[in-house]
Amino acid sequence: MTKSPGTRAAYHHGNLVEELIAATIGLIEEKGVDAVSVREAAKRAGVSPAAPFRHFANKTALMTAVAEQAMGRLTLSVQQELSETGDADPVEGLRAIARGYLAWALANPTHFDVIASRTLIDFHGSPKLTGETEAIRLVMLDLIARGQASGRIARTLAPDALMLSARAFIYGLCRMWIDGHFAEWHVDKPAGQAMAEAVDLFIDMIGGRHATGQAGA
Amino acid sequence: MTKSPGTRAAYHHGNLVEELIAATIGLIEEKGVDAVSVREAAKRAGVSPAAPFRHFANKTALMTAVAEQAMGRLTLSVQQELSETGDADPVEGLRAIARGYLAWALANPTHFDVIASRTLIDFHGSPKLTGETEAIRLVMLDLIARGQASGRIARTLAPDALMLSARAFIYGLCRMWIDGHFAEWHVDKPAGQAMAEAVDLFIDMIGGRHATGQAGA
DNA sequence: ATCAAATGTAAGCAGTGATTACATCGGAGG
DNA sequence: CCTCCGATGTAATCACTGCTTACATTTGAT
Repeated sequence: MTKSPGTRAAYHHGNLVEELIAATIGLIEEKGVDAVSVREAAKRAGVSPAAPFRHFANKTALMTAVAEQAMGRLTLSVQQELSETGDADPVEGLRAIARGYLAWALANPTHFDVIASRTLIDFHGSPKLTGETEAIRLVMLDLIARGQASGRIARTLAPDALMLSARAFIYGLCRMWIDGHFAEWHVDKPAGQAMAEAVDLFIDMIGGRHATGQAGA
Repeated sequence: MTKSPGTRAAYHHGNLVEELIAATIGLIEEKGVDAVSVREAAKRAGVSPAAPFRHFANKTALMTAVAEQAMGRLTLSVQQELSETGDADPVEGLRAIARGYLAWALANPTHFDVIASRTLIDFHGSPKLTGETEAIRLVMLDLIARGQASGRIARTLAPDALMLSARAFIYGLCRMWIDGHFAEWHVDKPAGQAMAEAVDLFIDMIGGRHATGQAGA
């Protein structure tokens, strides 16, 4: 059973931490987030069931590490979309954020699930997770403020309510997708397209692009 | 150990089904939806760990039964709010639905969690769950159609995209609350109030109440 | 009263997160 | 070079989970 000398790291693994995270990600991708078990991750890393607990206090800590990695890629996706658009027009900046967020969630549903969870991970205990969330929030607040200063966004919209609405909208859209709620709502076109249209509609509403002849009532 | 005769139903319980559902609800309310176990529900009903499986094929079936009960109350809340408002103004009808939905979710977060889950319950296998969801969807579609026919809602808004947006918005709002995402978004006022304001802002946007001077671009 | 179906129990399986006591390795000080 | 200690791994075990099988009891229709 013992590996021959020369084979790397027979007893001491070397970088179990990284390999456990990788194993967990693979597990999530294959069997879903609920099927993750510390034991299985350990087995995949070729290590005893108790070994992971040397590096992660509990399952939550392991999942939090996975979430931190994923969050890095999420913010990257958002920032990339934002830098491609430029932020000359604040409304288009908000649209870019929504698109980057949505695109990433669509491409990485299981990772999104992990990040969004508050039972699987210790979100508030992770400076990385709280920090990057706060960063996006501040960018959005700035865009809203600039949009209202320039008259591009109606000044009658309370910034904090607008903020919460936007956040709820995009989060709801992604969660509907990940939670599998689309079947019930008869989205006949490809989900990605339907979602993109919903995003555009919502952003356009913020941009005041839809008149009723009764505006300002 | 054996109950004296006269005490109701020593061996055969009588209505274990109802009591198991009740026990499960109690369990959810006390320790959260993740802490539910069939064994514990059985214990609370004063029955052996295997007994529940006579009435529910598996844990999912038990949770689905709980969801069906909860869904009944959710649609009731929506319909009640809707009937109080009347549906003379379609936009106000949509607002009423949003309010009824939100109010129920705020008052019954754990039940909402169960209904919204697609891993805990078998949503698509339950005619009651799919049926009541579809019913609400049809009411909303009708309100949108009437709103656009009367010019109360901008005809430039694609009905299906508007539908999806509204659904995503309200669902996202509720899930943010239930998933505990509010702390991260610095909602300084009571959450219920902030959510109500977000709902009003969103509905007002649908009603075209916010001019920018650039509308119709 | 009988007997089959409905409904309960007892025992046990495999898998889970987590803890404890012990084994082994690797690197710093003598 | 060697020793020793802390870091890292293992083995064994606990309480708990969903679920199954074999068996016991009760009930209601005939």
